[in-house]
Amino acid sequence: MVRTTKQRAAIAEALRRAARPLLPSEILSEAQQSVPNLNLATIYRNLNLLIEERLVASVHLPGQPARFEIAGHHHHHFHCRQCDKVFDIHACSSAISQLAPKGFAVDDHEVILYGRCPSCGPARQTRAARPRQARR
Amino acid sequence: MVRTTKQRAAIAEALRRAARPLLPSEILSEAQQSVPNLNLATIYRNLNLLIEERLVASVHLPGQPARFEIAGHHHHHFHCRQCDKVFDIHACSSAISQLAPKGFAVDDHEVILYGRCPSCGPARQTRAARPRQARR
DNA sequence: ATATGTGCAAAGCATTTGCGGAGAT
DNA sequence: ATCTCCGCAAATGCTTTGCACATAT
Repeated sequence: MVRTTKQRAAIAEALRRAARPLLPSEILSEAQQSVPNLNLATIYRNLNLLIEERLVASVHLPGQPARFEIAGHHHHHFHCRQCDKVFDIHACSSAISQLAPKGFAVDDHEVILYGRCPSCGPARQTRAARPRQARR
Repeated sequence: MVRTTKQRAAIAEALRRAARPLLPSEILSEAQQSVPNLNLATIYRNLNLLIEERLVASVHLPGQPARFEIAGHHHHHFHCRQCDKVFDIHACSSAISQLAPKGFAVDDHEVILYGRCPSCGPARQTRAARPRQARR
């Protein structure tokens, strides 16, 4: 039986407060304000629990560690190449599932948009070399 | 200056022969047939080189290690939940980039479809618990 | 000849797990 | 009292890196 612990509450609270998907390390520093000696392993364990309960969803971006957010309705993500933040896109074209050739049964899909977010503004063409995605 | 080595040739050859994105380990066993004591580190180093030259593209699927394929025209991927293989989808709706709210400048996008591939057939509803994506 | 590439082993990161003790029911 | 959960440290899996030697130019 699943118990209520202050750790789990703090983790869910951190996610609820955030307007965007968070890294485990971000959840850690956020939640540590209410549970000081909270551990990363506990974060991961609870994230997996919350995901199984479908309360939380994981957001995977190419070449990046997983982020996590409160599960809501179906939506997609926008990844800003400049500031590296991830934003929710609350729009979805149902035509997407029809891209598969016949014979393929599609039950879900995922869309990631890349570009620059409003606060990073339009791309400047006068840049020596665009800062490519950081290696880990 | 970039040199031509039999290792690099074997790696590119393995990718060229494959009709789908390959795991580094798959490239290894494939390429080891022409270069027996080929090393995984060499695979990774060359993949990164080939990616910089835009000859190879990496394919990242949520919760899975990266796969690699010969870079071609813009396309997307289908991930079979049953056999875990990844297939190329040579179709794309240009409407996708329009999903972003205004203020967001989209320069690229990625689409992943999930479901069952032709050889795995349609989902059976009489299954105790669907075999969820294997943990690593 | 010299710079680049390779193999091997070790290091790095993100994530998971074993274990003994703490806390929720 | 019992069973779940936590913190810590160690383990794991993928990927990168340091180093000494090999090889393409």
